[in-house]
Amino acid sequence: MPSHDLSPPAVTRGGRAQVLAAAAELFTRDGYAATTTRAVAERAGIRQSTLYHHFANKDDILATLLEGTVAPTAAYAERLLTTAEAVPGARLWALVRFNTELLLGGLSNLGALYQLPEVRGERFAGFRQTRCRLAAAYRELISPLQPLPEAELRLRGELVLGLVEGAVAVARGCSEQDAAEVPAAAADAAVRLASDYGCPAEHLALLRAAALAL
Amino acid sequence: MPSHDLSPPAVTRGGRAQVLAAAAELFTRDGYAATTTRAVAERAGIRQSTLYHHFANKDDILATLLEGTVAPTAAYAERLLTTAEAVPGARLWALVRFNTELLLGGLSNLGALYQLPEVRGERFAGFRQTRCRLAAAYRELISPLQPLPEAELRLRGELVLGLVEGAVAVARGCSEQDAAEVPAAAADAAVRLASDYGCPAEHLALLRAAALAL
DNA sequence: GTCTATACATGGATAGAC
DNA sequence: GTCTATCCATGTATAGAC
Repeated sequence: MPSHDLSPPAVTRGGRAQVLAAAAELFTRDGYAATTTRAVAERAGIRQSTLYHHFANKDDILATLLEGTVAPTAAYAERLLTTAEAVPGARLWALVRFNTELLLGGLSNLGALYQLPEVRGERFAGFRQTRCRLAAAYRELISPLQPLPEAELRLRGELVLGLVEGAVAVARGCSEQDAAEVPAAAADAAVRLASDYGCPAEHLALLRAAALAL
Repeated sequence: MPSHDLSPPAVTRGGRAQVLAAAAELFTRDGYAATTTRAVAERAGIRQSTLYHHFANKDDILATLLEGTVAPTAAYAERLLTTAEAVPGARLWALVRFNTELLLGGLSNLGALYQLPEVRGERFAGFRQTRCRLAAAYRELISPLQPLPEAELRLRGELVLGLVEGAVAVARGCSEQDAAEVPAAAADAAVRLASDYGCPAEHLALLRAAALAL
């Protein structure tokens, strides 16, 4: 096998990636339970039974999808934790923006699937664990903005996570150019949510600039 | 029919109310699609086919449930709109608290079902309309706190609505006494989310008192 | 790795007696 | 208004040829 296989990965028909893209779109549009494996296969350009050469079962597709969205965000979050910030809140702002944009950038709001009852299953343990790490990172970014007892910090962290998913849902329902402003707006909102002292417009400008410089 | 029918409504077995209670619990715990009509019937103490004497179909049960949760909140919201408030934000605080408590008080987080794909169907038009009224009320309560262009006001309104659902989800996952504090905490968070200038602890005390006096 | 064909379980809904 | 019985569509997953 000496030579240069320079041909592109050729993600055109029936590959894993096609299946995932199809599933992402349909799961979020029609719901997980309501989406049939036939529909996923059809959109991926293959037959239903062929799905099972790429994935063990339907849950396996969903789990792969979820892990794929949360893992990059958790990785980014943990990188942020080792970074100094010039303006307080800049890292939180950056993370929320990143998170929202990732969710919005995929052609589907996979964030909305986080709360599915199926996700309590065994196959999703890895996903849940990664999401916990992300939640912990959020708490660590909120904490310096607003000293808080354990329980309240936990609540605020979860609310910020929920905010991201909510924002993505809103973005889906509005025009393209309005949607483009949602990630930054969500990040603004997260900072307000985190701190008791809000974030007036003049401080926001500083914050955004600092975040983008990260 | 002269006399005093003082016997209680006798909601014991198989009534509509039983079915609704059973469905609420199962839909939110296991998901709508994953809950079978058989399971609902069993928990309500009747046979599966008997469900169809009370409801036209499965969607009909869900729609009834959703209308039942959003309607009281919308009514309360519209009553609030005609009320003056001593402290800015008191009405918003009161509404979020009411909304969260209602959702939390039912044995199930029906709020989490709002985003179900099935809810796009025809049968749910009434529910969606009521929810729009509620969203409009939220915007009217946010607007005086924070003058905002149309699009941003809309976003903030939706984020507050999402916040309520998120808070309820969190409350389900924690101890009873922690959960008891969630409605007020969610209301606090909503005020922070609404305004650019936050809400420090000392103002919060005023706000809570004013809201409770409504 | 993709296909055809099909097994097999599940679940919503209906018929009709009591 | 509740039951028993059942229909029938749907949908996941498997078997096995190419």
